[in-house]
Amino acid sequence: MTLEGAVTDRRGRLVEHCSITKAIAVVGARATLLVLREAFYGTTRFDEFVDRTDLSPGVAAARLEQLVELGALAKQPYREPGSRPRDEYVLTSMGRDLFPVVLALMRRADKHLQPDGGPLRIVERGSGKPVSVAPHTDSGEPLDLEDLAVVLDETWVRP
Amino acid sequence: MTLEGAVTDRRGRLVEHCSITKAIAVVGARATLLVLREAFYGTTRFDEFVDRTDLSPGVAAARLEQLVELGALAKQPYREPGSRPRDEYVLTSMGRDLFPVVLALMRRADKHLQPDGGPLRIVERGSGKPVSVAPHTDSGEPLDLEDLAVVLDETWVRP
DNA sequence: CAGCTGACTTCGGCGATCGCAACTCAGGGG
DNA sequence: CCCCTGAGTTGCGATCGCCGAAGTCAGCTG
Repeated sequence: MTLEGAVTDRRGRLVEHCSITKAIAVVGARATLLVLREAFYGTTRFDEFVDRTDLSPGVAAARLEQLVELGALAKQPYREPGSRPRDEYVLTSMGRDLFPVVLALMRRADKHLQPDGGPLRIVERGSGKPVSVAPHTDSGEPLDLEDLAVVLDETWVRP
Repeated sequence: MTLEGAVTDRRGRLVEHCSITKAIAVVGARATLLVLREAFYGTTRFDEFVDRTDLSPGVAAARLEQLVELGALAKQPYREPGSRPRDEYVLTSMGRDLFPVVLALMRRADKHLQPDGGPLRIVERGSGKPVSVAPHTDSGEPLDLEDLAVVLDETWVRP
């Protein structure tokens, strides 16, 4: 990857508005990613989140609420027969957009941190073929790191 | 995404060996992702990392060292004329494998957290076309969340 | 050889996050 | 009517990661 234009001197305003910095505000907490993992696995109810993530109820509640505020999860009322109404937590389309992040982390850990692969694998339904995640153009051609460039958006050159 | 087999009851051993859990040990720290962002942008020297990430020298040193231990960065000695020998930090191939994670975070933040897009954009060199990151099979076909399944690896069914 | 500079390292403190445990609150069962 | 259970909430202490400032140390500069 190469830098183009006057990008190399990028203190101040640029670092404050960096997308990574903002993304970290969301996934910076350990628990957030665990909750998201379970949401993608299909978990929707509070106690299932608690059991399957091994988080304490307090932390789970805080992260679920934060993800609801962010718009990644939505609360939907449901009622089990013989129980009072509760809310379950379902992924929104904005939440589903986080899937590449979670998948990229899993794939990377599978490759370099887990000697024999993890207990769970994500595959193509039906064929069972493994799934990976990689950069590509909007038209679908795969891209290598060497094919990429970082450019400064024109609207940011002048305040 | 759907779950297949006896995956729904996955307390204990399974959560401990989850790839996400291991990945969080790496990128769980805010500073690690900022350092990686700069490494992908081409930064190699200590003070450049400090300036461009706005991290304190102590934190930058700790994260750089951790990434070296993990094998994502490698120290390479260099010597500016009129200075003593120093080390610079360059991405290894294992480190480059983290690029989808960083790119996925940037894309997601660009889409949902930055109203007008961030100051820096990653594009295809030459064409200038935008780059995204999405799941696909090893043979290259793009996949939707609905095309995916989570399966339990056979080697984990019996201890 | 005395001071200066660049490249880190070390130290003290602070705020966020986490785990544990206890508490609440509503509905169902006996 | 009392206890049980499921779904959280609250409080507290411990830990983690971060920041700012000060300290260190090697080589150049005068």
